[in-house]
Amino acid sequence: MPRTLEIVDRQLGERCCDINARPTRSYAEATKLATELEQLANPVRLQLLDVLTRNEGRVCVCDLEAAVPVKQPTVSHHLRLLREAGLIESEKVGQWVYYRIKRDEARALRERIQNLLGAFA
Amino acid sequence: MPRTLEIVDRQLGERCCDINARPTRSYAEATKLATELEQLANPVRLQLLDVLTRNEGRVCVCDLEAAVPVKQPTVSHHLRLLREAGLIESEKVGQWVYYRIKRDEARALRERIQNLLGAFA
DNA sequence: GGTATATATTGACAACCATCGATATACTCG
DNA sequence: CGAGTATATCGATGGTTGTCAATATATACC
Repeated sequence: MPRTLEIVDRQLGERCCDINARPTRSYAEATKLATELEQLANPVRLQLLDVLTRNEGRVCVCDLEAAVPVKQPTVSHHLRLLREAGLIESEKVGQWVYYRIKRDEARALRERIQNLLGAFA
Repeated sequence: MPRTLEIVDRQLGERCCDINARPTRSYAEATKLATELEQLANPVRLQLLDVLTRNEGRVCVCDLEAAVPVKQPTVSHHLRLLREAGLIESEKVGQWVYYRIKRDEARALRERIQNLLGAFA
């Protein structure tokens, strides 16, 4: 229930801080959400997720490499971050490694972020 | 329209990369979205937005200071980032500065991010 | 003017992040 | 085994970010 302040009515010299506003989320919760946003907040990772989402099944690293404008070690680095975030998984087949998106995890993350965004707007 | 790869049918020694997967978003678009996610991806900024969203009208800096576990210069720093991102605005009244959320901008940002998230999950 | 308060800015520092060349590891084929 | 390929890891580097003490700026009141 938002309140509207009546600032003009306040006497000069009073304290301004009369609403005692507190966040509804603890700092720990805010930190967790911020971490999840950071996991997405990189153009290479967004493009990798884009490709993996649109290619049902498995995509090999060399395809992913071709899809983004950075070199192979950097692709490996971002794939590792996404794997550690639980958003993708990999499987080795012969000399290749195929990645695939974990749809359930991705959907759950999307929903957490959408919840967050719903809180302000 | 996602495709399922038939990896088991491929002869060993063939190239793995036969799908020529391309992202649907340009690197520039991905960068823009990543930037917007980064603007949110910080616990202090999330808490500040939380308070500002829940207090219709204006909230003074000292209230915001009380709501987050960092010192005054750091609060000022994050308020500046949010202001530069176009998500909040401020107004000086006497010796105090009141901040308020820009609901239209916040809603537009939310919608852009939700569009993005819809793309994978 | 002088003192007090609210907020912003500056400057320094540590931590973190993205990138890449070089190298390591693991696999395939001959 | 040796040569070639795919991917991961290491190590270095440059850039960015978060934080705070100190200081500056603006305002209010006496």
